[in-house]
Amino acid sequence: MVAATRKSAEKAVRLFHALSDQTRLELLERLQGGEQCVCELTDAMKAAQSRLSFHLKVLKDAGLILDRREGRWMYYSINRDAVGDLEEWVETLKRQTNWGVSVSRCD
Amino acid sequence: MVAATRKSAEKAVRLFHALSDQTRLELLERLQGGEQCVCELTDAMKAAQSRLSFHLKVLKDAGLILDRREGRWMYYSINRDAVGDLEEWVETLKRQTNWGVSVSRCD
DNA sequence: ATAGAACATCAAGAAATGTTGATGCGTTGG
DNA sequence: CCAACGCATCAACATTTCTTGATGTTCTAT
Repeated sequence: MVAATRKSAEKAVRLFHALSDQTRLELLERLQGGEQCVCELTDAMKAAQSRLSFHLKVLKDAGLILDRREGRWMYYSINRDAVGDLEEWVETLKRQTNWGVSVSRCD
Repeated sequence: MVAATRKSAEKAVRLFHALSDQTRLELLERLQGGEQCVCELTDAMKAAQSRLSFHLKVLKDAGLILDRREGRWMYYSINRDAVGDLEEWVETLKRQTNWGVSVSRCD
């Protein structure tokens, strides 16, 4: 099953929720180039700093990104493990779905 | 990039939003066994019919499931194409991310 | 025709989420 | 030490999403 346990279901919900926002997808897109600090992101996206801080927290809480402090800068980067989890979830959905013709009847 | 165009970004947001809910993940989990009608799902999930109807619409609008009318029953099933899109999105994220060490500096 | 079944849709309220501007906190350069 | 910087957090408000119960629609058996 896609969500065998309560725990893994909750994790999936948080992962997908983190991905269900335009701003957060753009953040990920920019982080694909490699680790960046908040100031670079706010510059590039012309977004309020508190707004990006909020969205970065959502991504981080979902495990999708990692943070690293260096002096007064916070560097964010994509978490390879989370991408692996995502990949696995989708592959499991694909593999464990019965794609054959239905046999279900209601009458 | 993960979201090369505005259009594909919007599609991704809707896909992920559809997946970001416990009830909808359970619906998908049940549909993995094959096509089912709403009455079967409400029975199994002990959920109000209007509630499932709402969530099924979200899944359908996102393209994740297909519906088929047969008499007075509506049969829902997982849309293989959408799963393929998801798979592709994740693979692209994985492939196009620079996993190397950062070179970015802010000072 | 009509009653009832299966489902969609709606309206209203509740809850969660996102935005904005202000404030707080740790760090660093002077 | 202190002022300025980079960022997180907060409060207040706006927006979106979800739930519930009622009503509408389509189909079928009689």
